[in-house]
Amino acid sequence: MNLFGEIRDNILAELAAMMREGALPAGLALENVAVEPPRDPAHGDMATNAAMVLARPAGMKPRDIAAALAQRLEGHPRIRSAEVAGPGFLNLRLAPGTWGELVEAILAAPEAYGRSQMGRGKRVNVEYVSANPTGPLHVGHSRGAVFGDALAALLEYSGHEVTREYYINDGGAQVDVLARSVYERYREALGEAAEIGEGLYPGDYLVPVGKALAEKVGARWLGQPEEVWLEEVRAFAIEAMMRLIREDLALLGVEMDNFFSERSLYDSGRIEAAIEALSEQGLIYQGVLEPPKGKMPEDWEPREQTLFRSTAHGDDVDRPIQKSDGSWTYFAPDIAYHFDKISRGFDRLVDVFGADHGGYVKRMKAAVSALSGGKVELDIKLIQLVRLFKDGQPFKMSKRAGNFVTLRDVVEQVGADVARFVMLTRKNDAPLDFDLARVLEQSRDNPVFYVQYAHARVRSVMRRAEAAGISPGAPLIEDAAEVTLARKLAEWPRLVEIAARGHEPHRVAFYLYELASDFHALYNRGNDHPHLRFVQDDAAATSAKIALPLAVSIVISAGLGILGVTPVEEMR
RNA sequence: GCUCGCGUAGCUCAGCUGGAUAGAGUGUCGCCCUCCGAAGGCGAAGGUCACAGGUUCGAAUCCUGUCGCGAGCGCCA
Repeated sequence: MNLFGEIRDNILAELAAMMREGALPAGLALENVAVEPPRDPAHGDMATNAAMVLARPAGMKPRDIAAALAQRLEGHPRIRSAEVAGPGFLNLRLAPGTWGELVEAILAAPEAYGRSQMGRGKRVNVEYVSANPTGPLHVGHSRGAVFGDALAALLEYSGHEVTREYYINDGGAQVDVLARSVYERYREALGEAAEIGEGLYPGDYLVPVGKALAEKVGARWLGQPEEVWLEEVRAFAIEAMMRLIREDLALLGVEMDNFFSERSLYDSGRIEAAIEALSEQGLIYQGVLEPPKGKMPEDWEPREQTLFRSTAHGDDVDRPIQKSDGSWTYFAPDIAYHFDKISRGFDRLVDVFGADHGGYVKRMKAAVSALSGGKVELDIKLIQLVRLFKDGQPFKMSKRAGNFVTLRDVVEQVGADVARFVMLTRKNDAPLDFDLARVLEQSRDNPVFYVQYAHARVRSVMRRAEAAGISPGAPLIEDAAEVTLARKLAEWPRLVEIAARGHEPHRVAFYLYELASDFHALYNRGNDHPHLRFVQDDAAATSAKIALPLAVSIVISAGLGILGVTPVEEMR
């Protein structure tokens, strides 16, 4: 049951009828007709801007359209009244029985409530984390991981077919550095002194990798030149790092559907094929780029390179895909990778990148636009930095990895549920201050606690009812606080669609906070007004009262499920 | 210099693809404990939505410019 969707359908049907009957000009576009919760509850249960949106194209006065629409809507069983307000709003009040029906519908099909068909038949690839396989994940990665994971869940919830994907950057120079670093640990494991020179990865996490390598191959690479061992050590090290990364992701409850290796693109002709696809469109050429405007790099000199004409698809300058020595830039395999995604038949791609990849957005979109003939939309979500604090003081820790706070550190301190929720209480493009102490406080300014507390309160009430042998019956929703709460429940399906459309999982977190707030308000009113308590003296009254909180817990559960947070049964 | 993002209450932030009197938390002040605990609830005060123009019935939201903060800016990934 999607009340906002249902009422909007009613309104669209009436508008269509008005067009048929000549009350409105035919052929008006209706996409912009919205049905929203009014900001001021005094304005009713729902409001539509239909008359104002249509006034101009129809050449009519908004209030006239609204009045005509109001008259037609008055007959609908779900609508108690429709009145024109302000410049042409139409404020709707729903029939009093609606809220009870809504709660009943939620209880009847808890899994279904809020799920949407908006993504039906749409295949989406969400790429996230994609950290270099050179070490454990750090805090910054964890925010991207949580965001991508919640977004994927949100898209699934709204009916999309989703693939969660990790792009392994195992093709560049950094994995050679990794191999050399592991080689030093390998020597160390065999009793020699490791020489972790400048530019190598110093982290302790490579010690066991070197040891495992020593156990596997023995001493045969000792004293050998790099050409002998580099390739095999690299493969060994990458595999070990990916195992480490998967473990880190598992700590956060993140599981990928697919790991895609950059290296697999090399020496397989796939990069060449992608570039060829661009070349066929005349988008590849040999040329010399203009120097960057303003700041001139000291060593800048004109250089002829193979370039991608990304400006033809909205970029600011064309981009190099080959270095001057003829080898690929990192952009080339990325083009091939996205070409691969397109060829796998996805309708939409989402890349979740760190904010330092901001300069990369336009060229990647240009590539996808060109390679898909404009058919596949690429959305790139940039994740801003996480600033860690503890009790208000900047937090630095380096026990595992040398110089950064790892994802594991954070999860060990606060737990996966808290980490996930907190990271989703901010828009992805806003920096996030994460205080390891504050997020464990049990107070209203800690949204994790507040939402969980609401859920625990409901569960407690339900346990109490169950102990008395009472199960939820036909809901009775009368009091203003009850109606407010039911109204908030009615917004859930609409919220899901808005959040999914905008790729904005943080909206779910904020919604849950609001829902919890309305619930706590009602709960507390029970202190002053015993008739509002969920558990009543007689069984019939209790049965009617507990339906609403149960519906609340169902929606909280569903919302937390999208965020990847486990709802708790009780507070500890 | 150019590109992108951000600028909303003292502080931390929402603001639903342009809507009605811009909302929460926190902090300050007042009131309220038999369901899960006051770890909560109710209320008051607190705003030039950075600034200046523009678009229109209507702008925090869209456009232009200015200022401020952050990130990025031809062989690095």
